[in-house]
Amino acid sequence: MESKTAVAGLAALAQDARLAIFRLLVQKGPEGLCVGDIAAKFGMAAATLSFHLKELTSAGLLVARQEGRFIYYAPDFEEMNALVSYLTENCCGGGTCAPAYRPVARKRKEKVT
Amino acid sequence: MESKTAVAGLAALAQDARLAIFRLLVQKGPEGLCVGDIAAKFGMAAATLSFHLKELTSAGLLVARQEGRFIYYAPDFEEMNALVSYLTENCCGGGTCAPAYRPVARKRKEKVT
DNA sequence: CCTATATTTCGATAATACTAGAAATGTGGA
DNA sequence: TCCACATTTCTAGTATTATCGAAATATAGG
Repeated sequence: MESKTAVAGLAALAQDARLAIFRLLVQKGPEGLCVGDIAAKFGMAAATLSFHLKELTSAGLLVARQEGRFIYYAPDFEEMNALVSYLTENCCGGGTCAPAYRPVARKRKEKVT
Repeated sequence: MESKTAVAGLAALAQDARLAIFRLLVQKGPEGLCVGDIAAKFGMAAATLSFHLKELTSAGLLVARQEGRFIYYAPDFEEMNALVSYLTENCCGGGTCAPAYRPVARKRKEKVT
């Protein structure tokens, strides 16, 4: 993943409403939820929700699928995986940071003598 | 980690200049770099760099330490780890997303080869 | 075709973020 | 103390983002 893509993904998630939306959809899994149901869950204006869904979708984190009159949004797990991988590889000191974290030198306070 | 903290961290990284700064500092490790060296690397105005460092620091992703007339910034790897963990746990469907994800290896001894 | 429902786009406004010059602060050395 | 240097804060201009009512578009069913 390129850094520009990563920035786009991070920006998409870096907002209360959008992070909440994305988390909800992750819980729902690949089937996702239709816009109306998401709106009901958060009680935001339809236009606002549509704006956020568009942000998440153009960042590649959501995929939309039409089903009758409804449009279902679901996470693109592969893209999210790529984003997390980017972070562990580029922002965590080469894997030393994340899950398999090695108890290396914790930062310690300067001793004032 | 709470979602508000996560949003702050994501927002801090969701910007070209800041992501670049953070990646550079991750490469440099716990020693970090002083502001002048970072400025030299990117050629941005001192005030602009200071603004970005403040953003990253108040999101908890950087720590500053004074050394003589210089101020060194280094990543807070623990905080970054917490952020990545938040994402894998809340935004990746509990492992559905990150295939290479190994469930919490607590305090594993480093094999010295 | 007409109507009801679902969702998006338009347009306007308010809020927040980015950039950088200039001034201020902090630090060490002469 | 005074100076030189490193960094931050102040201030302002510009740009981007968030919100939402209203209008437009799409879809299904009669």
